[in-house]
Amino acid sequence: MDAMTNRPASDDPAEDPHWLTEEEQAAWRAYMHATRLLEDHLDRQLQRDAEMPHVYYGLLVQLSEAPRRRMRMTELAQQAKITRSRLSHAVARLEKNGWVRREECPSDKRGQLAILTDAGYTMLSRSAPGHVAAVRAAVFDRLTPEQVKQFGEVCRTIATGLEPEGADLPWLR
Amino acid sequence: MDAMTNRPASDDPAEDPHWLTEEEQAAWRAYMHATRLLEDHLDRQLQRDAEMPHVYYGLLVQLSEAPRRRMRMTELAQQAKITRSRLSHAVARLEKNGWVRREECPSDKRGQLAILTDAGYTMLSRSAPGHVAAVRAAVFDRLTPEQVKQFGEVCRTIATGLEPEGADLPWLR
DNA sequence: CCTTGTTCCTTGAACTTTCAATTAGTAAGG
DNA sequence: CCTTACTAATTGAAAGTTCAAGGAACAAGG
Repeated sequence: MDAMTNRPASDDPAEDPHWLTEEEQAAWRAYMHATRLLEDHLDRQLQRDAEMPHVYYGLLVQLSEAPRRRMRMTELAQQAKITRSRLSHAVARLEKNGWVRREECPSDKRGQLAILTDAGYTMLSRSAPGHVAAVRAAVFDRLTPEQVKQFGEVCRTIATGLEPEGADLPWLR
Repeated sequence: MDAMTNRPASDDPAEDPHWLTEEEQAAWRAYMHATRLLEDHLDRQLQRDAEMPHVYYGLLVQLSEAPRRRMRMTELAQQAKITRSRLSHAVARLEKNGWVRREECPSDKRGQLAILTDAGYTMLSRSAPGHVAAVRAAVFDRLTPEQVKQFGEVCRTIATGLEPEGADLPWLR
């Protein structure tokens, strides 16, 4: 939550550790609210319509766009910005649901391929329109084209700055 | 994850359920990446420096800003945009850590007050500068003042649109 | 080959969040 | 009072995530 507002009483301008301006605080607070509410909203929408959380759905989408609807585990984790551990658990569940299956990687015997099944693809096709509509209603239908552009630009900047960082994200450094 | 890109092969312009434009897709993808990476980043930063996840930290901040550093549970949940259930669990843990304590509400015996302890306040004071610095480095130092303004505006729009909605968020509707 | 170091992925335990009750207190009508 | 309806907050179990550890395969050098 707007963790920035926390300026512990000391309004001494001398030892100021560079707090946020009014404008920045407001933006940060709004960002926190928006992300929290949006994530919840989409999670519910997908839980209802596709019986899975948003992250899992995103994995299926990524697979559906990959060359032969298959991807190496690590690559999938990278693109989805999640840890490999999390992906392992997630794929395990998606496998149970029948949307994904695994296969050994021919070229590297350590490797695993996550593959979107036909059932998974069908399910995606059915739930995609509803999901797009939800995103549209919550975000893009409320923004001007100009704002969409600005928003994208800001998010790209933030994401880029964070890329080469992280703890268990060992594919980086 | 960029769940939108999922356009199941049908490029038939006739039954188009209103997909996203290129620009929108790009923005959405960037948003997903940014939020995921940022949340992870801040979670780690706070786990390291304050030994608690970002959401919990936010709760303490909210309390620190409240009138007598105390707030009704429901009000806190509302402002933090989380469910009351989640808050119950969270406060339970924060209590164990000694940062928060509870007190009965004088006016409504059903009610509980969550109160930031002195220990909690001290801890906040110590970790706030580091946290602000992290947010600054990840977000605001990378944006122009103009972008901060735009970003805030967009987030406010999204958050506002999502406010009167939700399932177990019974304080709404 | 054998050793050493690294990469790919999985696993189990600890912790957090969600979901569906459940308890206790308030409020209004009769 | 008593009933009914609603609100505040908690609880326990299930689902999801993180963290630290571990096994198996590759890669380079001796």
